[in-house]
Amino acid sequence: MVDDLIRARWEKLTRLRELGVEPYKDGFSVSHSLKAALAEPDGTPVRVAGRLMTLRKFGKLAFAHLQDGSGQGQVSFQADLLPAAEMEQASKLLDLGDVVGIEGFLWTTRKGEKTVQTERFALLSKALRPLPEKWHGLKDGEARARRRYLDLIANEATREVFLRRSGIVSFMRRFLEASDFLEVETPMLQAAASGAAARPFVTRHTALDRDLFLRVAPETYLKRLLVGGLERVYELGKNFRNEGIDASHLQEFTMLEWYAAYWNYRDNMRFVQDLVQSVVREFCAGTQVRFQGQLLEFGGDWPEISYVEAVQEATGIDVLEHSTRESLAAEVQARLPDVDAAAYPSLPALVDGLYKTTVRPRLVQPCFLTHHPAELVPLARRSSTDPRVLDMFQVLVGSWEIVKGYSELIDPEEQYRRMSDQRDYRASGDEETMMTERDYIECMEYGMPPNSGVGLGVDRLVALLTENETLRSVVFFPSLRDDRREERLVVESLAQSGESGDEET
RNA sequence: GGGCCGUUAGCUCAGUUGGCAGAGCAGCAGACUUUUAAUCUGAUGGUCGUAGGUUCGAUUCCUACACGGCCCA
Repeated sequence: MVDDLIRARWEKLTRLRELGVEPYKDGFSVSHSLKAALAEPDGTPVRVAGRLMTLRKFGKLAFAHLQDGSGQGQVSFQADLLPAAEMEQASKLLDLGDVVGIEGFLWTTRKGEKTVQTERFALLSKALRPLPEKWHGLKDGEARARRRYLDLIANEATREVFLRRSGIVSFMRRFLEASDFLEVETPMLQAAASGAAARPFVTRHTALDRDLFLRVAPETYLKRLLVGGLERVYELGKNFRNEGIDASHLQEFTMLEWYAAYWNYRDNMRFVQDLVQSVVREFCAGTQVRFQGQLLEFGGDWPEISYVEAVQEATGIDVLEHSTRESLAAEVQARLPDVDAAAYPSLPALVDGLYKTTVRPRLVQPCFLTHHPAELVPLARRSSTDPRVLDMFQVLVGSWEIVKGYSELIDPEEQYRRMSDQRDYRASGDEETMMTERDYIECMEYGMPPNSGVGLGVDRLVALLTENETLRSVVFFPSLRDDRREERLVVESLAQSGESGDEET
């Protein structure tokens, strides 16, 4: 059965067609955005277009608000200024949600509101489904994520989040380009899931008759470009990790990575701090951001915290004293009976698990976490002063890792050994490991310049700077389970109910 | 994977200690030339997430499942 609301709209559509009005036009010549139009003096002729959001009818007079990309603005219809047929259409056949084009002139109402007085109007696109409620908007989180377009129509705050997201991305591009970084694109379909310890998505390349992996990171391809002589490159794009979903993890997420030849991790720490502080200055009032009930201070030099020392402080365990999973697991069992060491299948998984459960929740204010144990990241350079740790840093904000960077490992022989270790961890059951990439090591054998690279989680940064507590809220269309609602299309319902366009009255 | 919470009209939400299902907005019919959450009159609109069970009777209680959320691993 066709819903009454939809049937009423369908009948109007049918009536319009009977009157010779095409309800789905091919375009409309717009002279002003609503915002620009309403800034013009009274009497100015304008052509505006937008979605009908409100309609207040007074017999021979009507007021409406249209919404376009610039915001909302009032338009009016008066019987004595419009052709009779168009006044009839405006008052009888329009529905909230319809997209209309209006030709008219500016005037100011008695209440002082700038308004476009309609002289001619055209229905540009008929809406068959009703919009969310005009006052409360669309609140249901699932509906907002599944039908983001309705969220964008109904909730101004949602539009602002995504406009800010686009602004931040654009700003970071300009920032990198001002420092002579070249934007590049590298494969999302990769022969080996490399560049991060993560479980990949697998897909099938039919023409090449082989399996490929959706990239978990662009890292090794960007460093191949450094070998090729492109000294500063960046890539902004999606990565895919086939792992758990929560407030700070999406399986498809946006990463900004850059690499600079001849920089080390210290150079990148300065650069990252400058970049993030510049973004905060540009998009937030001042240097502070409110996030999960806390005030985060991005200004000044961020403190540096040693990974190993922080874990030792929190647990009493010096992870560098252990070279095997079994040895570390024994000490964890003895000191931290609450931690289930057996749940972590490899040495790096156990070290990382200790850090995530005991240290990371405490790292709220922006800080650098540095010098991670060497087995955690196979692509990072060991520290010259202590080869048990890496010349590496992460930026943590609100207990979220938003940046990871290091001096890159450029020694092919050591790279081979380190990748082999990953294979061993995988053999012991750790599914979040990096695959060996012989191509990449071959490339390193030609000589890779010393360099440092950084990956910045764009979704996380945007969530922080828009005061959203989950990444889902800053991604237009997050992945969800199948929608089990038996929602029929309007066009199918009408067909099955025996409706046709010429039996209406 | 485990625990808890939620799912009622197109939207936002009430409600039923188990007994005819409620409001506002939207929609429908009508009035109205200065409204802006317009107003007024009238008539509408529901498989109470899905499937079972208990019961004279289930939207309400029980079980399973689906989807979503939060917390834990």
